[in-house]
Amino acid sequence: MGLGFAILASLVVESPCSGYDLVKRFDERVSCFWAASHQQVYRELRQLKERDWVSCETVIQTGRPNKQVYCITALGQAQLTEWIEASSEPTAIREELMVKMLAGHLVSEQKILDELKRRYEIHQEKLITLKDMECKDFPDLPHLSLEKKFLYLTLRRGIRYETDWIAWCEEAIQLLGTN
Amino acid sequence: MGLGFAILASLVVESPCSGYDLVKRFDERVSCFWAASHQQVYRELRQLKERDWVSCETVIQTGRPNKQVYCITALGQAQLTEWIEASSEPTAIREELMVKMLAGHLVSEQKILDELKRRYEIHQEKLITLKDMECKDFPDLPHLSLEKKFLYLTLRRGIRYETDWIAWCEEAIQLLGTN
DNA sequence: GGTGCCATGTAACGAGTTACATGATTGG
DNA sequence: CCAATCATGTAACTCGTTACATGGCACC
Repeated sequence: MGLGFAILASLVVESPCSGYDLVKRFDERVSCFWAASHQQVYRELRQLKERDWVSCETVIQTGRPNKQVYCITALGQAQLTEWIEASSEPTAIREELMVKMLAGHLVSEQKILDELKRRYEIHQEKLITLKDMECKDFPDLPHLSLEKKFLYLTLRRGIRYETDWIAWCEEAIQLLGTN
Repeated sequence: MGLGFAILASLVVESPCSGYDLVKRFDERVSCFWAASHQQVYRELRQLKERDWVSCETVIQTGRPNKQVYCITALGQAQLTEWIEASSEPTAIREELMVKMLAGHLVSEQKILDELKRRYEIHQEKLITLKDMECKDFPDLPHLSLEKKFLYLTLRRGIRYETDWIAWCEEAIQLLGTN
């Protein structure tokens, strides 16, 4: 139900919206800690609806397809609250690149170095977009509402995560580069 | 096939071993970037066997159950090498705690702070065991073999990851604690 | 006599990925 | 005219989790 709760949380903090909008939100804001494909989101919405944790209304549109607008129910919010109050264990990490490093001596060192540089670039770019969001969305740090503080902290987590990856890439490139 | 390749990598860098041993290895060394349950490992071994990426021999033991000792085949090693040479995207993160933070205002601030302190402790403990491994297994940093360098870097990734979490927890506790 | 380690599995279910599928509108 | 955006889904498959299952040996 992880994704289910992520959807509920998104419906609570932002306005009711369609599956399509949820996918976009996830791509933009949530994806740094919970990514989801549109197929997953639609399936999850169906299940949430069956449990009456969300309600849904069809909005007729002209010039574009109709949409189903979802809204969290009182039951859904109660379930979400209960879930938040329970404690959660750290997520198991699944890092393909680390598995590759384990047996890195099987391929040429240059290939590994190239891959590390590629990863370095990817995390740099991601970091830039996150830092942009930090500047734009949280210009006045000392005076944040509680809701905003929580949002800010999730962004900080993302920023730290990317920064950390960049630092590791540098360390790795340096260690492997100097024989 | 992520887990499959992780198993192959483990069979390459360490000696051939049983499913049971693999599970232990994963718990001890690999789990900081790829966790796996024994059920998963046994199922994956069966599939690797079917593809002839590993071979297996029954070792008769006295006083304890017999075991199946698995060994990577030439085909398996070729597949592993090919996989390592391909580039890999950053893993999608799935952080339950961040989802909870998103809608954190639904529960009492004290509950969130308690949870953050709990997480802080967990990552502290994990960090200590990783740092111990760093001291014990890599005492002579400047003179590591290539294989050891790679192993060291995966450990560094784990150490950084835990350190980063700790720093974020501190930041979060500070921001939420001071109203 | 109970706990924990060694050693291996099956079965059912839940979650995530990949591929396929449709169809209108807007902007270059 | 082509690509992108809006909008929603189904189907098949793989991967991960939870529960169930067995059975001997060593140690306290």
